[in-house]
Amino acid sequence: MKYTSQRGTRDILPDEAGIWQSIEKTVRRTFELFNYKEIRTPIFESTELFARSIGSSTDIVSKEMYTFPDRKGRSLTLRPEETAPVVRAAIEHNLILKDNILKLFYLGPMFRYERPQAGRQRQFHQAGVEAFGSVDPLLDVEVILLAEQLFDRLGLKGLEIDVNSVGCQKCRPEFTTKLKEYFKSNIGKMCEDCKQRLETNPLRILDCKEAVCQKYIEKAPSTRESLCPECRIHFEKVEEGLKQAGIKYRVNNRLVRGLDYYTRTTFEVVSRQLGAQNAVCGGGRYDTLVEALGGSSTPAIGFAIGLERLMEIIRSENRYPISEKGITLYIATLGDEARKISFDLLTKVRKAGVAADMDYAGRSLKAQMKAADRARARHTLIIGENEIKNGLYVLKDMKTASQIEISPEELINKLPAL
RNA sequence: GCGGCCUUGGUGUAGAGGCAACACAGCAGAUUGUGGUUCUGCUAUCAGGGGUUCGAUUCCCCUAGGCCGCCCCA
Repeated sequence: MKYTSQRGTRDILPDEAGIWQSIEKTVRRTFELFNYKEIRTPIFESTELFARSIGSSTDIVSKEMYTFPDRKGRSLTLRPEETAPVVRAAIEHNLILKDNILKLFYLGPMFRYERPQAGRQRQFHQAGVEAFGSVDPLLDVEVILLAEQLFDRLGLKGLEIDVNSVGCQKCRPEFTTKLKEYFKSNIGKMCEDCKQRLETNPLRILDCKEAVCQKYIEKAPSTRESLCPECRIHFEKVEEGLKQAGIKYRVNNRLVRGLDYYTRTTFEVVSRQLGAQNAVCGGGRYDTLVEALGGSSTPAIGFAIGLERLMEIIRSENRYPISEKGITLYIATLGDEARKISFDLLTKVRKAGVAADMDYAGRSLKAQMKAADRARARHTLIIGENEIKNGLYVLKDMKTASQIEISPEELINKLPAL
């Protein structure tokens, strides 16, 4: 085949599109239930926006972005995530008002240049929320609760929620220094990745799965003990709120997210049904990002859900809702005269808001009946020479196979009842 | 960026160094104008390129793609 979809991208075919629509509907409805409003931003932004917000040493920015110069030589990037564009838009259009809470949600494709594998594509879809303007721990709880409820509404069971705090601008640098000092003496014996991480992102060492590194990680200072009083209190209140809301969660001190902008609360929803890429949802607080991107100092929190991964869980649970949308009327014709009449009638039927179709291939009646069946038509109208002569067409109920004679006027009148 | 496995009609598979088989789907037909059952027929340069060989779809190499893992993330 000469032309195929590009590596890591896939077509959503008609059979699957219905499932996407129904999931998108549930996602929108749930977000709106929590008073979040939709925002749609362009699919590409200036490269700098992502480099500044996500962090230039992160994997996303250093090796996974679809970056290209446009015809005027500007460096553009296909969005690898949506928090930065939403923040940019909120600042640009003055959506963030003093002493006001702004709640936004989005849904759409994201792009990362990675090697495809289970649960990972180069173009994938995310749905997420961003809430601006409050440091209230209860808002952290709401956001986590929103994610939990969404999964619940989608009927997903057995998901696990991991929560952690990565501290703030005050305590995180201290913690990082502490970590660096702790690992310094043993780093020679640890894995190559960790040697790198010691310089670029020491926090990530805590997340390493290498056995050689594990024994050193175990005794490493934990994020929790290193939080400043404000961050510790914030985290305690988040936990309190989660318990009160009846959310089952797990404190995971090794949960360190790969984007630089996170502060304090971070969380992840993981599924055992997925392969190595088991996070369906990831998010956290980012109290310094708005200011860093040129807005007034505004705290914020959000999350993103991977829709393909979500779909994968639904598939693994065999809960794929099969949409069986059929049409109401199929018109089968015999002869040119009948085809002309049929086309006019078809137009009238559709104008009346009834889904209908006819044959355009000049096929036999038998073949047309087959087509009607495949289109899951509830009724088939047969127009042939006899019918034209009598002015009465044959209307067949495809389920009961019973037929009646009907005039075109009667048919139009009866349409709503079909 | 690194590693492993894989790549046969529209789909799912079988096959073997020398006529590519089966199922399903699709289309056409089984005496006059009726679908979902049955029967018959039709539909593949075996991912692309190169090599070994009298001969390769089958063996070897390269490329591309898929799947899975590492890294990382949704």
